[in-house]
Amino acid sequence: MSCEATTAERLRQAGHKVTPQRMMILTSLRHADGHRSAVDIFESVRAAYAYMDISTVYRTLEVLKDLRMVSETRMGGAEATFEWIAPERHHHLICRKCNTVTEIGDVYLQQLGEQVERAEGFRADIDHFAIFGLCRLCLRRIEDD
Amino acid sequence: MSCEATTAERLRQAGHKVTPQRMMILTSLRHADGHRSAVDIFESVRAAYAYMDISTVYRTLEVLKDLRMVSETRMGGAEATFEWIAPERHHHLICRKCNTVTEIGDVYLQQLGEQVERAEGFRADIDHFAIFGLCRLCLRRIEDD
DNA sequence: CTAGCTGCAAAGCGTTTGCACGATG
DNA sequence: CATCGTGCAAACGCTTTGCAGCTAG
Repeated sequence: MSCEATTAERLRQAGHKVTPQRMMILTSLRHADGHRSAVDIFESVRAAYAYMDISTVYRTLEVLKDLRMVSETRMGGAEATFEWIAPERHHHLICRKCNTVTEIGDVYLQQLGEQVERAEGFRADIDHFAIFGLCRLCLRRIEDD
Repeated sequence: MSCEATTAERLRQAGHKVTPQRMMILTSLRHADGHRSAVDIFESVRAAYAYMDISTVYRTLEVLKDLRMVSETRMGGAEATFEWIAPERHHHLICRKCNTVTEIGDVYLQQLGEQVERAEGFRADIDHFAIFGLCRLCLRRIEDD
């Protein structure tokens, strides 16, 4: 079964309709490696289907978020980024000085999620974390002053 | 030395001018317990000084952020919230279903920050973290289905 | 004095909403 | 055929910017 058929089934089971627009948005996200803004998705889909509307993108992303098929992350700034939730989780270190983004694995965050769930009964969405701070280079530059 | 005088000194040392507007914004934030949006701050200051402008608030917050005197957090949604950086750090668990905000201490996050710095040389801003997920009640409600 | 800050006004941006038409199940 | 989703257009809220006058150092 292709991944498209699987996701269509998940939509249907949750009581949502499977429309061509949704499948296009979904495929675009599924096959993109990494984060994409709503506008990115909109433009990539509109290349194939000229009548696609940005509001449809947002409404579809809302549905996919509820079904935990897509994660939403704010990488700083106003715009949200979306990503297909893959089995191998990863997270980001974002430098607030130079805006460099470094990817890190799940080891540290997994532990955090478990601790918080044990202590507070809160299940953290640790699919995708954005951690702000200072990267190695900017840190050195500041400490040299 | 009052906290106002201390912060004024920090501004001056960093090469910024100390203006009445900045002091009002700063005092408003300093004496507020918890997060405030830029608009909150704007309104509280404008109650005392009618000509205060929202753009001045944003520009001042930018300066205070650079000096690490104020933290900026996105609690979900479009609007950013700002908080005076206090010695006792705390963080937030935000339920994506019911939007309830629970405060947690620094124990878990401190560890995370240390690990990331050791492994990646990245110094995380762990003054103020927002963790999204499902709270105890919403979790139970979902698992009962 | 002069670099930097302010208030004002306007625009910018990402996102959301109301509505009538169209498609899905 | 009823419900849900779509495209369009317009509005929304938060934030940023250009500019001329003012103020702190």
